Amino acid sequence: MSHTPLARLLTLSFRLLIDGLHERLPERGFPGVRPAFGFVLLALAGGPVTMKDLVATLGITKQAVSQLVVDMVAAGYAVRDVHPADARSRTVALSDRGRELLVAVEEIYAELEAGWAAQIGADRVAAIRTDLEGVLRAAHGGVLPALRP
Amino acid sequence: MSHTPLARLLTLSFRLLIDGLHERLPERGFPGVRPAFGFVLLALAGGPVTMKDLVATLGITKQAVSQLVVDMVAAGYAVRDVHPADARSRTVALSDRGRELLVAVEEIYAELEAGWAAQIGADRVAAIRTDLEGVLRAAHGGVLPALRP
DNA sequence: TCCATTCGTCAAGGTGCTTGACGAATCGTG
DNA sequence: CACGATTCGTCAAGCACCTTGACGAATGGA
Repeated sequence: MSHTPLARLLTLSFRLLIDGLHERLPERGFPGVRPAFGFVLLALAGGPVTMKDLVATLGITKQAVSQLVVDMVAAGYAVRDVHPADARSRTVALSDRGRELLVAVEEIYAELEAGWAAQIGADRVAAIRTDLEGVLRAAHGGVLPALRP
Repeated sequence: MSHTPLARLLTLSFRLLIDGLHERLPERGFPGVRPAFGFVLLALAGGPVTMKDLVATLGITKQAVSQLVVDMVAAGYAVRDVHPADARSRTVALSDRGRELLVAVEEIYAELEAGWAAQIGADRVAAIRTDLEGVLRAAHGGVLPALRP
């Protein structure tokens, strides 16, 4: 009967993670990391990528991605170069500092998730992951973009 | 393993619900309903409330609440009056149209949730609800505000 | 060659929140 | 029963994050 809307639980949980992350990052020597950097960071984890690819991965407009990358470069976490084979294109990659940030982010996520597991059990956390993935895959095709459906 | 960040799954799921809701509302005769109205609507479901209470319930600044209420009144979904016993205070309530909207929102949420249940099972949906509630209660005291922790 | 397309950026706007500052009403203390 | 301190709400400005529109530069296909 708790009738708490699912949407409310989902945002609150999301915020719990994000706030926990951005509370710990400055403490560990990573100031100036804006929340929106997060998914870009993960999208760059696999190596250099073109803006075009980044746009497709993130699922937001190229203008938004462009601005995010500008800010991440300014903050020292990313590097942007002209594509060697196409002067229109740009390659975006993590800087050394960006890679350090990525490591820190993954550590913190792991810690937060461990906190959840301590509260409700690791199996439950895994179940949430599995179930939400199932819903999302069903709603789209595969698990689509990092931000926008 | 699947290593999909939990935060990503949570936002995507949230957006899936919210987008589904705001796609159906105009179709059912409720145009001009902004996403941010949602939680205010639910906060007003129990009857008239003062701005102060609304602020406490929503967990965002009084200025933000004030603006939201202005817009909801302008959209015809809420009514605001001077408090009978305290001229500084305001009471906010749903208009008739607001109550209709509330019914529609709850119907749509139920439909969307039923869709999830069809995909992953009603027990799984209930489990997600229970588990997330557990995490949130543990992190704060009770399940805190609708928006901000 | 040259026109259509692609890639990215500049500019402006909108939503949802924030902080700061304030006027009006009420309360608590002397 | 003042009167300073507090409370309630709003106005104004600003920031984060996203959008649409328009464009210059580079590429590629006929």
